[in-house]
Amino acid sequence: MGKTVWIGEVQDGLYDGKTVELKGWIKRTRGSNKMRFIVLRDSTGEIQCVGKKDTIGEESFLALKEALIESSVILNGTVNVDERSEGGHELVVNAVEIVGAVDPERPFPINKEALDVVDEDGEPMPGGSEFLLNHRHLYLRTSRMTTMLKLRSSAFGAIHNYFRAGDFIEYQAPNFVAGAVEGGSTLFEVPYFDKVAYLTQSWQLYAEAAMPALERLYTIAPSFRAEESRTRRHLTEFWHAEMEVAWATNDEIMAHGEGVVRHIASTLLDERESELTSLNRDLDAIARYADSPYPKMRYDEAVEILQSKGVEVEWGEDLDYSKEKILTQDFDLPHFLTHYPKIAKPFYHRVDPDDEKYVLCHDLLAPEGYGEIIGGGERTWSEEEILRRLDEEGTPHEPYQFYIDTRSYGGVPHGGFGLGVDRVVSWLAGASHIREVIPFPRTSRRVTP
RNA sequence: GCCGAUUUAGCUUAGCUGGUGGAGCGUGGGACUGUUAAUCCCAAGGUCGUGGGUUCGAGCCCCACAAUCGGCGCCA
Repeated sequence: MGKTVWIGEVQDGLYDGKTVELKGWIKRTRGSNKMRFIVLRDSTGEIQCVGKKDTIGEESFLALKEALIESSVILNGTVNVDERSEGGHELVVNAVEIVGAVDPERPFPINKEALDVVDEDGEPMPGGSEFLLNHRHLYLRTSRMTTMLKLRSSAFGAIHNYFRAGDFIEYQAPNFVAGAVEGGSTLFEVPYFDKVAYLTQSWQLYAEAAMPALERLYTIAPSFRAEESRTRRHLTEFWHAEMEVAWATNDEIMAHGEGVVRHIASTLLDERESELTSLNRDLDAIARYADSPYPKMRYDEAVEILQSKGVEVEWGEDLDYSKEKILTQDFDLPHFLTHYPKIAKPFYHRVDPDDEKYVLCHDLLAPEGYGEIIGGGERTWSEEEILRRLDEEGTPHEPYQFYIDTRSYGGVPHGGFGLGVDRVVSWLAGASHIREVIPFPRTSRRVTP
């Protein structure tokens, strides 16, 4: 029971005048007592199918009439080129088989009204209502969500392609861990037999352990952060593309960050132009993200710019989202922010040998208000400096003993970054909320369905 | 952790000064031979989030709780 004909191919004109069997789901129906119009969808597109009572007979016509939205069906018919049909093609049905009928007592609950969700300012928030979030398992098959999932797939593919083309080795770290990566972040605590473990916040520490073995490594994996962040940019479970390179400088790592983001943008243009267009995305902007080099700015410059705009900001404080937003509102490209003050960053960031007030790090800030999409830099690599910085922070050594050990045996300069894949897809898709680009979003107040 | 808001039929919502809760979509029935989330007629469908309180009387006023949404901090 396979499937050989796809609606997308029919709409591309591959089957004009031919008899085909279409398998799919009913998106909507309309018609009279003599003919029915069925809009059939599958994963590749939609097509209008016409069933005439004279041609298909009483029984099949009744079946078509009774088939409710989201029933699965197999329709046999002839493909006609017809301008009256959306997409330019139409199936003239001559046989009908209902595979999975929908019970009229429980019709498909998502309708046009349910899809029109707006926020407090009247801005569209697709999929944002309690009802749609509760029915996420059914919302997945709406055209907007399908489009987002296709963009997401292309972005994941682009990341793998970028790193593999650069001879990186894909490497997996454990998700149960004993200690934190991010200094102030909260960890999800989970019972682990008679012990306590945590869900990983990052692959980084375990990647650094493998750095002397593989030298160039990367992953795409979920990371977990128990922050009660209620914003359009946060998930408690998000997909993290991380990389680590031996012997690399901050500039080299930034070049990879820029490279992978540009490659994601160009891949979306190559593979998903029609999806981007259907989302009303500005293709010129995506092309700019794919083709133009990303400007770099030191933290001090950013602070000066903010101060010149009248924003109160003290040297040494981390730049929060409200300040990032002011800084990036004039940008038409992602910008790197480099050389943050040491006091704003955790122990594993390498102190700048040229000026001990700073660390050799970078953040990549996306334009259009999407915020930080990459955080990275050189790592503290000598054993002596690691111990000193842990003590400065008051962080205990025990959970990091394996990490300290890696420095004792041939430590070398190295670094890497973490990229928020969902954030990048959200930005490039122009999504109104990060949950738009992940099938089952996990946020501080929702783990279901 | 902090601030703000919402909760009325399966969905989206109206509901005046506190005085018998209306509609659209969907569903069921009927009409219609080219519709574009068709159109027209009819019907069923409501413990108004939960629990208290005030009142002759509460969807509406008061209190508590819950769920959810939006924003901030923090981050990717």
